[in-house]
Amino acid sequence: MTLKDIAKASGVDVSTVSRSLSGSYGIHKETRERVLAIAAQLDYRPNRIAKGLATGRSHTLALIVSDIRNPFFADIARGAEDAAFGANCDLVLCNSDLDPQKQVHYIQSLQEKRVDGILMNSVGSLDRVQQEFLSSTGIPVVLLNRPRSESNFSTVTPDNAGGGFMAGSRLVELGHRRIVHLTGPREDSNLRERARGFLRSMTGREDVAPTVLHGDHTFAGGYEMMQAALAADPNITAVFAGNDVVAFGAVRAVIEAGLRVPDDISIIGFDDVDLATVIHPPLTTVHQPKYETGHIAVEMLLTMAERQGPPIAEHRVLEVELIERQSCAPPRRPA
Amino acid sequence: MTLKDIAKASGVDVSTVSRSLSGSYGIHKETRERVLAIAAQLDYRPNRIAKGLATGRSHTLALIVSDIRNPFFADIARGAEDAAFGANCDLVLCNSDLDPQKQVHYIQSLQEKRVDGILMNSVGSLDRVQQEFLSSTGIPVVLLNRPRSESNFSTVTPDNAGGGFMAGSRLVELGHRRIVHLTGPREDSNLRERARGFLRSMTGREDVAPTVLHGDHTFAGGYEMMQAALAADPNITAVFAGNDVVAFGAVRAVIEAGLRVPDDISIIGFDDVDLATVIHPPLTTVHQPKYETGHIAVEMLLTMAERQGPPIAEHRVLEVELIERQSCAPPRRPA
DNA sequence: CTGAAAGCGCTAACAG
DNA sequence: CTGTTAGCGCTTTCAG
Repeated sequence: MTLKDIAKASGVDVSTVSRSLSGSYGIHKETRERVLAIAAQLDYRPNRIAKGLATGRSHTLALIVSDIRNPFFADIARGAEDAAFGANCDLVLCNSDLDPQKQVHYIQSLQEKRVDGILMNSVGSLDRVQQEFLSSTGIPVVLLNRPRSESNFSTVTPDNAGGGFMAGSRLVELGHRRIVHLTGPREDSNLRERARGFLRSMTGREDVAPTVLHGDHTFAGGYEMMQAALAADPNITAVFAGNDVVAFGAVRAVIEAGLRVPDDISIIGFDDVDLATVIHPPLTTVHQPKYETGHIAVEMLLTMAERQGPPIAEHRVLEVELIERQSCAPPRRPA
Repeated sequence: MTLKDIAKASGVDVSTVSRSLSGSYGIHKETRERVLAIAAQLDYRPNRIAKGLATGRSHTLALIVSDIRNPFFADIARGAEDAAFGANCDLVLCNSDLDPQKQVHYIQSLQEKRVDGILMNSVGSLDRVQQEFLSSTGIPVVLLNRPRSESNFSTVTPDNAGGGFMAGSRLVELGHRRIVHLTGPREDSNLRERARGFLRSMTGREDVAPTVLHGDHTFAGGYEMMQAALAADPNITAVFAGNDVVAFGAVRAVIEAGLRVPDDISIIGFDDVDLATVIHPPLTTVHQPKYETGHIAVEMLLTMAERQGPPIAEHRVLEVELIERQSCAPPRRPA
């Protein structure tokens, strides 16, 4: 079932059919209606790949995340896909594990497919030439964190520093003095900002002793960092985890150490993933709008794709909010 | 940068270039190497959409799930994407919310894109004509559960009945006698089988009183069903949830009722999602190989796509396994 | 308002 | 072994 078939069936030229279907101007109303009727009757389905060849636009976007099993990215993906669906685009899913090789492979493959835009969680693991390559493809790119070097990629990020500040302030306010921040790799700009905000919330307070630990930004990493923190200073009373999953690992370590949350140790997370309400105790955390992030990112991609010419980098920062649940309390032991 | 460019640059015809690049037979080694060199130097990237038009294969697969935020589907998606990546295909992600309209929309759109295959969690919400339509597209389809009416769709499912049987047996073995099964809609064949296996594990035992409750197959649903179960019979000592998320909801309800897991109520889930180890107490559950399911499903899709002619439905059933953690114990109160 | 014709970039017979 | 010739299905000038 092609344009040609329906042209034949309706006794006009394919170009007329094409115009009728695409609703262009300059077609006699009657002709169009007849053509449309026949197309419907024949149950015509346009071949989008042929259309793509002719127009140069694929109406396809890509999402490259480290791992879709990370609930944070699943939320992003859902927001992104909904926005893409709304714009009649489809979204191809890529899991990079932050492996530079895979990332480059994906980018090439996506370029060969002429995708209209790429939403990526990070280019942190790409070296200069790889970033250069991505940039040279001319494909619109939106990142979920700020790359270290200046680039023309757009970004949409949560207010990391603000969130870190909220978390730190709250802990201090509750009376905590020995506070540890469990975070991930120093290269991650989101995490760097969270740590910065956290520390800023207690500058000038000489009675507060913050320390920051770096480790794997995972459940296991949180577990291990928490054990290390407890070993290094048994008197800590509060922890701010770089994200919720790390917080969960910390909770586990605290419980296994025979202590309780929040009675002995207060814990605060970041992200506000679904699980945060499911675990015990429900986790106090800094909420960031994950779904909206994905949604907004593809909207940006779409407008970038519309506009011709070199992409103009745009940076959106989304507000965060402290969600008080039950993993924080005043310290029991004197600081 | 097209075939033509590199043909010009190397002084041969585009067809020769095409053959060189695709490694077909019948090309002088020297010519090929020269062409390859020039292509590499010019940093040539084939246009996969043009190739698709010419060959009729898009090297694209689709995954339609109700919601990628459901960790179960995220696991499936990861397995599917890895398999697709290995076969040099890409995977487009669709979230249907099980809305028939959206599903049909996706299917049409995917057909227009000439995807090579579709992996869908269910056609349960599609009516007869919609299923007929999907089937008539000729696109290979693999489902994650058995459709009620006979069809030529392939399936890959866990051994639901076997899993239900394991769960029921274990509970009985521990000494439980008043056991309730919390499950979802009757239309879901996976759930129906789980219930069947569960009940079969206690047939003939007149001292055991199983009851089954239907509700939303979600956290909230589990929570509500558990409350209802407790209200209906305060003497129940064990529950088998249709999946882990429902089990989590049940745990919450139990705790809020002032009871403890597993001391007062034993709970067993199904799926073995990551969270199962994170919550407290770690959940005893029936493990099903989610990642493998996704992986196998796309392998099936790929082989179906290879073969010409009408698709032959194939049905794979994957083994499950009871994972003992800490949410089950013998009943404390006499049965 | 509509038809004819060229072309998007690549593959695939079919001749040489 | 390699060039010629047709398309794949659709869009888009350019005439008429």
